[in-house]
Amino acid sequence: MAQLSEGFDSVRLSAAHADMWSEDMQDQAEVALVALRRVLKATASNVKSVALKTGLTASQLLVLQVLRTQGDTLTGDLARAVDLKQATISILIDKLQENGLVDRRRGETDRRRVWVRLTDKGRTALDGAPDLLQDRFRTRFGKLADWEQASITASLLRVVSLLDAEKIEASPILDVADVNDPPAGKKA
Amino acid sequence: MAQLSEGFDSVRLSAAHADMWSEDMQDQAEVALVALRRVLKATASNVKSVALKTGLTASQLLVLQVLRTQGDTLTGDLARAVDLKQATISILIDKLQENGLVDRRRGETDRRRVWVRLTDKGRTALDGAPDLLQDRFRTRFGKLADWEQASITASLLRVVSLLDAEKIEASPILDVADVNDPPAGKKA
DNA sequence: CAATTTTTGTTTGACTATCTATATAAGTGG
DNA sequence: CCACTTATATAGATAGTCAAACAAAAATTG
Repeated sequence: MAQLSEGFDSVRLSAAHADMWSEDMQDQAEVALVALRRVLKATASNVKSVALKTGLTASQLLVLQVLRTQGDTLTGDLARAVDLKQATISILIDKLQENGLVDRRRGETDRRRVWVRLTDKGRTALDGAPDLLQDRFRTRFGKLADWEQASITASLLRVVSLLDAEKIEASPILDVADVNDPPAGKKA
Repeated sequence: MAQLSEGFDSVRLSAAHADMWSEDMQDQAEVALVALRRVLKATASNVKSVALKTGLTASQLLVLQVLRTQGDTLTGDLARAVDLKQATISILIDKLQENGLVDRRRGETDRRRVWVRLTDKGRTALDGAPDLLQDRFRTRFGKLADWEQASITASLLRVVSLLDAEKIEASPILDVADVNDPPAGKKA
């Protein structure tokens, strides 16, 4: 997975004819794009390094992170969350299961379903490779003045809306599976 | 290529005890991170779709974009630019060359060097697959009020500085050895 | 109820990307 | 010349990804 993932082309830099424009009109967007590119690059290489530390691949790491965040998850939802096909997820889970980082459980009411669960070993593996970039962001962000935190957050949300085509399927966080089949043996 | 590139773990959501904190203190960072994740996801899927349109892979596309931006480039510099190994770039360039999108030129003074050049066909291929996401960003961004453009740009630059690892703490915690047995026999 | 369709997940086979390690070749300094 | 470094290429291995075919359980329909 390397993913590799710049996502934005570099700026066509043409420092020369800046004076031809009413400056800041065109350039502001490019500055913003450059900043975005740097963010993307930083996070991409962060994924690689975290993955490297665990001996996992980027996809595997991502799946584990989703599991840690959401708890037990259906394979199909996992596929959607990390944007891979079910077939791919199935193999990926095989690998993770071989290594004892996750396990599978059939749904009780609906036996087509397969819940994937993070094992203790999987949790430990994740803890062993902290996401430094993310932690750093939290730490530093937390030290900013309130008004600046608010400003950054607002801007990021704005950027999301600028990029938003129809609706970005907002990732694993919100669209959790319906709770028909209570994961992990708790029930009424 | 997994590329896959979420980059940030999902939020550990704990909606319940928001009242225990002076709210917005902790949550702001998480909101910002969620926004970042959505940006990353949007751009990642954008890469995929643009690559699909051209019949290129994400990496190939990226290389072409670098070439368009920077002009002729050494293979080694390309590797660095897109964060791949030289061996990988070499093969990648082979493919692009087969398809006539780039060509190689030996350096004249130093004949070990190989310059990679974007051909007309390569340029056309790039033009044939406009980056909609980026264009949309430019368009919408341009319509914002000046103050808002400035605010967003400033925030993005701030985020860059919050994330930017290299300069600040080089590598205090790099020695987090892999906890689990590396999947499918790979070495430390 | 039986027959059909839909949903959910796995398996298989092909393709590709990427990496490490090694090789080739050209510069550089003793 | 001889070692050493730099720049790129090649080979072999690992693995990730997908489409298509398959299987099983549920939902639907008549």
